[in-house]
Amino acid sequence: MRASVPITVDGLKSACSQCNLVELCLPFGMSDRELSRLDELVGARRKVKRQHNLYRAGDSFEAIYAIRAGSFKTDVLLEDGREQVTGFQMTGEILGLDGISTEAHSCNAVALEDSEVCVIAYDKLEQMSHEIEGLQLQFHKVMSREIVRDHGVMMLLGSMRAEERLAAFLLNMSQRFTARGFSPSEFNLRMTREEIGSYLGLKLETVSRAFSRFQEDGLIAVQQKHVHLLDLAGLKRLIQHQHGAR
Amino acid sequence: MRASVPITVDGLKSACSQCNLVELCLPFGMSDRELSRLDELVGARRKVKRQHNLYRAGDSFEAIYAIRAGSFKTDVLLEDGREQVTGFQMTGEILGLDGISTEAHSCNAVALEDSEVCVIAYDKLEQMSHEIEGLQLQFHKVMSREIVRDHGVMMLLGSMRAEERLAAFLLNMSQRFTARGFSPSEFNLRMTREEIGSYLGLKLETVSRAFSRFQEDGLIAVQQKHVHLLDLAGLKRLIQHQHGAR
DNA sequence: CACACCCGTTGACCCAAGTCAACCAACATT
DNA sequence: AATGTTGGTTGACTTGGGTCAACGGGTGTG
Repeated sequence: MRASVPITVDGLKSACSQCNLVELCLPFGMSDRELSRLDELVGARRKVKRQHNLYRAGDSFEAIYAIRAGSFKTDVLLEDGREQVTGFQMTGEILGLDGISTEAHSCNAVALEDSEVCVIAYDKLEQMSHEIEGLQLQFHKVMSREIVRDHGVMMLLGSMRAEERLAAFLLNMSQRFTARGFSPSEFNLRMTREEIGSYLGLKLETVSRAFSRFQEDGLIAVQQKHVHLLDLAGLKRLIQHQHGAR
Repeated sequence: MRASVPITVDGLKSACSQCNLVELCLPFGMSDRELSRLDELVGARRKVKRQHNLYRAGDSFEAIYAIRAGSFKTDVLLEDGREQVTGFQMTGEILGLDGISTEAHSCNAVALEDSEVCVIAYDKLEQMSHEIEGLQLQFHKVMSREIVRDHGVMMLLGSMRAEERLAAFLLNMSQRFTARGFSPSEFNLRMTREEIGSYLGLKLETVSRAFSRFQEDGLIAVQQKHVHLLDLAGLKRLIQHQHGAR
């Protein structure tokens, strides 16, 4: 059992207008004037320690969260204990959108490392969306992007083979690290093989074997959580031409 | 190859205030005054014939659609031709939310039977959301519900066995037919075994076999697309206790 | 800084679902 | 009513990924 939520709300005002994550986060595409108004919206920051929950399924929904530092996973649990990881989130990405529909969260959000989020009270967001032109549109785009992402995961889970899934996962990570100014080809994963497996609908052994296979084939170099993508094009080819198929 | 979009926009004004689908659709929870304002929003209806596309991946995004009659599937295609059905939609449900993020649709929407939708111009919706209190919230809830639904599908695809997936699918259909005033236990499916299979990440033969198995076990009676659920509780049990597992 | 414990890797074996094929029932077309 | 076509069922066989088990290397905690 994991320890329960040790919330640390420090009073620090988070200013979107000062934040270097603007192009990745909710304020994307907004004017300077709009941006300064947005600073009112983001109430406080909250630190979440590794392995601790930002929220849990069933928690009443009050706010959405923008990741300022660190990373998270979201998962849903079945009564019999089976876990499905529904996503991994990095800086600038928004957590908690699932809660709007029923006013309670429907999944768990767990920090993969010591992390910090900006708390955006939902009622304030609603209100401010009426006032700030670009905010409403941008918020809709964030939600829509999540829907599109989810469809991609369905494609992955429903129609791809184990190695294709892992290749798609690695390319997706690469792309997101790149967008954050990191190397497209070398990074440290924050999640375990088991979590990757849960996300990809595979067992951890299968994930591990696929990593080894990619290494044998010269596509990547892995050591534990450190991944070096040696042949981006090769990985992409893997996804498109369903090789084993006739 | 399917024939291309034969659009039939008839000038008929669709009045939300008159529509019997309000409790299932976008206007849910709005006051009478708000509702009458909403009538301006819904421009026209559009008929879509069976097997025809309401929109295609890549089409520029202009509007979302509320299903007035009939049903649809949405799917995404991989370069190599693999199809993943991402959802089946019934009356009152909203199509096209995927298009907001990039201003182009990212999936295909195909009518499973001759159908009719209400066309809701997105720019008008944006504008009117600023004015009508309840509309913005309701729209956010619709999007959020879609995200939650997608997470459920991921659970299904990532963590369930073939028979569990089909049981979950049948129970979901039952629940949605019930919400529309139809029998919870007897209905006609509008999609083929292959489409069900694609949605559930299974081959059509596996779907067919699972149907037969359920029939042998007295859980359902099937004949072609007609399904009679004989033991709702039994089907639910199937999902929860991952029987084969240790 | 030592010692668990967790995480990752690998091998041997197994089984659920996929593949291939044959056949039949509906339904649409003429 | 005849015929072609599509959709569904079932059987025999194959296989990709799951299961079980053993082991070794990291790393975070006391």
